Amino acid sequence: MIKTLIVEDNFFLRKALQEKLSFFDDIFIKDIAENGQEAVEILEKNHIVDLIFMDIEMPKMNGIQATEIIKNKYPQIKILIITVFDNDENIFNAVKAGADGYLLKETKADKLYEAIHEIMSGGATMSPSIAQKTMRLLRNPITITSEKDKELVELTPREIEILDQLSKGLKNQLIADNLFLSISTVKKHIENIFSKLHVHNRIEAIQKAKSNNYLK
Amino acid sequence: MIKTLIVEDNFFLRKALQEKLSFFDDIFIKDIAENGQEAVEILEKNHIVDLIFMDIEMPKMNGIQATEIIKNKYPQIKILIITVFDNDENIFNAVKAGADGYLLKETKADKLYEAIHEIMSGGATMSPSIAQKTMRLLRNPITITSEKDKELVELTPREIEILDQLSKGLKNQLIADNLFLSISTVKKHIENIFSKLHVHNRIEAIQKAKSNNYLK
DNA sequence: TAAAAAATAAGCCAAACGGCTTATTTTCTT
DNA sequence: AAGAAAATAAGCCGTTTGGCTTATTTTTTA
Repeated sequence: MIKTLIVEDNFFLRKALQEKLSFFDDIFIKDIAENGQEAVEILEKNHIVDLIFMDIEMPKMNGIQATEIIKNKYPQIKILIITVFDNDENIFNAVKAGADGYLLKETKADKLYEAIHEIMSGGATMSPSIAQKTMRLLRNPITITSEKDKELVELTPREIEILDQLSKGLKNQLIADNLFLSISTVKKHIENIFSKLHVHNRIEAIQKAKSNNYLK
Repeated sequence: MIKTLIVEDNFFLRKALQEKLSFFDDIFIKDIAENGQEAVEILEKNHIVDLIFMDIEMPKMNGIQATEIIKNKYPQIKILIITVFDNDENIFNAVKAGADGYLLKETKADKLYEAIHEIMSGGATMSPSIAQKTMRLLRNPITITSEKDKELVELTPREIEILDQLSKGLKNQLIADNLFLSISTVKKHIENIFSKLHVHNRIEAIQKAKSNNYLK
């Protein structure tokens, strides 16, 4: 029987998680906290807990701070982040704080169940999109740019793909070959990228893309 | 239909992987390479491949070197590492090289299938034990000093100065202005730099210069 | 299902780049 | 002081890039 604790401020999301877990009779929801502060207090009274489901954005104390405190005091307790936020900063901080897993809220019950058991047997689990970002973070020495000086630019997935190719030093013809496009299309995409990033050549585009984490 | 390439030197493991994949009729094994070198050669002839299953330890060219080369030339091709080695250095280097996933050989067919589709839709997948190590690597900024094959090239101070300007995205005229040179001279320096670094454009020069610590 | 956004593609043109050759001057290094 | 290495510079030429216009098709979203 795995004794768990849910830390989530939103009523409906809390219910949804309880619902998902109710299918599995080896998982016992021991207690519920509505924020990090409360979770810490609950553990202070009784810390016989195997696993904590932790939200990130919460009043009073957020999930990352809570994870840090709890992992410091009770390192044996596993913490699984369950959140809607998949930005680099949260992922990085959660991992730093010692989280054992990072799932998105949309995760289906069966995946959640798998994740729980994998974590309990010493592994870690991440939603694929999180894994992808984690790997990217490991690839490049963190440059978590403060959210402020990030010009909010919307690059489409295709544009990011083009940018990725461009960043390898490939020329338009090769990019076109790789992606089965005409040179015209590649040029158009690049032009749009430049325009969105307010730059005028490839090197500047790469720089800006990196600082905004569009690129690996 | 997902077109794949298997890169694995061991006959039995190759058969085992083919066997696993045979259950899924949307996965087509286009070709098989017995080492990294062979894989690169196959792609040179025809790079219409969506996903590569890559072993790590192989003769001639290992999977990490191959991943690096392939990802640089065909960034759109996904690479899934499948190996028995789960040591930090391999994981770190594979991620560095641009791998999209990292599974252990023991992975069951259904998990493998899931991983393939997750990767093809832009995510990443890792076996739980790999994920756990990846997170730990991200947590502890230990820089695995994988002394890469740094070709020691001699760049003169002036060349490094030019390279530095070039890396900011400045064009020749501006570099000339900044350093009180004629465009001809700047061009000549850049030409010499390219020749020394064995590259053919600015972006490649920057990459190589960075990896050899000529640039920050 | 209509409207909006994204992806595709072609053509034009000037500017910039990359690869050569050749040559003079400066600065190190024996 | 002589020779080597580095820095300077110009010109040529074909390729590539960057910027604009216009237009059709596909996909997404309201």
